[in-house]
Amino acid sequence: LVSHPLIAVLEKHGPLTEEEKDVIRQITARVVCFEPKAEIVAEGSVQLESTLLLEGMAIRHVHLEDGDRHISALHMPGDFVDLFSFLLKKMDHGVGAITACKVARVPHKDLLEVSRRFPYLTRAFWFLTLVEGATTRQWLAGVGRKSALERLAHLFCELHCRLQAVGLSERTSFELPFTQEELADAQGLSSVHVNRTMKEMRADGLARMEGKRLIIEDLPALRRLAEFNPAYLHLDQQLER
Amino acid sequence: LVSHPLIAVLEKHGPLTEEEKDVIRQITARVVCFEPKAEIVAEGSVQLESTLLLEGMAIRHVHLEDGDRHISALHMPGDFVDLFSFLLKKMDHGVGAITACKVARVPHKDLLEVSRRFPYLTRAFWFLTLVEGATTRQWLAGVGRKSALERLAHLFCELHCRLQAVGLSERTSFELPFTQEELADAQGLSSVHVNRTMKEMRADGLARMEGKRLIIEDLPALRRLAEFNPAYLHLDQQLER
DNA sequence: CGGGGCATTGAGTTGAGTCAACAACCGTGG
DNA sequence: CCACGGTTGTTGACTCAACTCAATGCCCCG
Repeated sequence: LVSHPLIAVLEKHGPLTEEEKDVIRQITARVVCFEPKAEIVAEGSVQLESTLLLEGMAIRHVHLEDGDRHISALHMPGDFVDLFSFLLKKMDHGVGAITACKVARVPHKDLLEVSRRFPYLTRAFWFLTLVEGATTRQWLAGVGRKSALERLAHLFCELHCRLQAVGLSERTSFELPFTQEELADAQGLSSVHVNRTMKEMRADGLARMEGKRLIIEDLPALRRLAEFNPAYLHLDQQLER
Repeated sequence: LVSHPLIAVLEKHGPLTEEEKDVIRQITARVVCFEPKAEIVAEGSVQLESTLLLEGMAIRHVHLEDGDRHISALHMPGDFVDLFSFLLKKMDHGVGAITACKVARVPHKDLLEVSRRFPYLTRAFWFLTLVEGATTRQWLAGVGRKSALERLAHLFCELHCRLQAVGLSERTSFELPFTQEELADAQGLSSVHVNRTMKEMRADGLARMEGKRLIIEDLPALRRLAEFNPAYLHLDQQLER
């Protein structure tokens, strides 16, 4: 059997029973594909299902009234990009595909059923939303209190860690399909300033782009600069049964 | 029987059974008091219980390596200030009392028991953490993309709504026990700039402080300026059984 | 080979920060 | 009852990180 991204993610936090794995396979059976730049979930829409990203990268974003955009999360395979819509229903943000994406659509009524019959899975899903919350808090502290260089360094460290956890990063480089404008909207910067900051990073021998790939030249220095501590990602936190 | 803040909050989202209310009363029975400025939960500590705020106001904050502080949430009675520690265990932020606070300490093993036996309560607690996540995203978008004036206006609108929901705000004023420095640390500003911005708000006839109370002079204008839409607080979202 | 995104760079502007002084307020203790 | 010291709020002067506008270069794809 082919490995399932969500099962893989959850098993990092504790073993699943065969029954639980079956349930996950069942509720994620309906797969949909999207072109790059397609809107996967529309801002403001009321959802009846949640979306699990299986392949590709996506962003969570809002458009402000003055035309500005803000990106509140970057997503990769294994991420349940709008799990919270199970309980919150109305999307306060939209989700857009960056690269070509394959997703599974999970009906909320299936999640409701799971939450009634599988307490451990419920806690595990809750846990996933909490990790995302912790990540948002990290971003908030960064945008509020750190320089552009530190923020970008932190973001790269975070992506490096998260991608590594799902087997999508080499030791010193990974696919980074975002434009400078997208990085800017994620970190509350202008695209011009992201550009200058990347130049500085290159000059300092920290990291540089090579096509759509980020090459990390000096990971320890990058982490030091960013004050990066991967604890908030809770990558190997074990959950109680 | 005296009303219970958590039961009151949860009943806004759907009725509870007598059994569920009893359980909530039981698990929140252990009450502790704190002086103003006391540390309720230490940053970096590993928790074995979660904290429900019963009376007073508190903040969630981190200290960065360079001595800066960042505040990621403001809390009021009825808030489960570190519910996420039930699953994440290690506190990425500390929680500090602003005014005198009364809290209930809820052992994680009780929450675990609840999550096994009361699926609806589990979803309700999960929901509370999701609303907090949505609030953090709002702050993130604000800090990243809005001016100091807009951010403060938004914060005041948010507090006004949330306090009103727990019966702690008048129509046009409410207790605001935070210092300008605390507001600054919450919004990624300097305390000097908060001061100047409050002056501007006063001059524009939007709002002003009177002692430790914020007087809102023109709520519609304040909301318009902030682009405030209370939907993200999900104050009257109903939950399915 | 031509056009549409992106990335890059320069020039000039500005919102917010820093530093520093001072004023107002408040609780405490003599 | 008032003098004192600590905390918070207020204001001015100066600085700077990041923004905006605008031009140009680059590269991929049809």
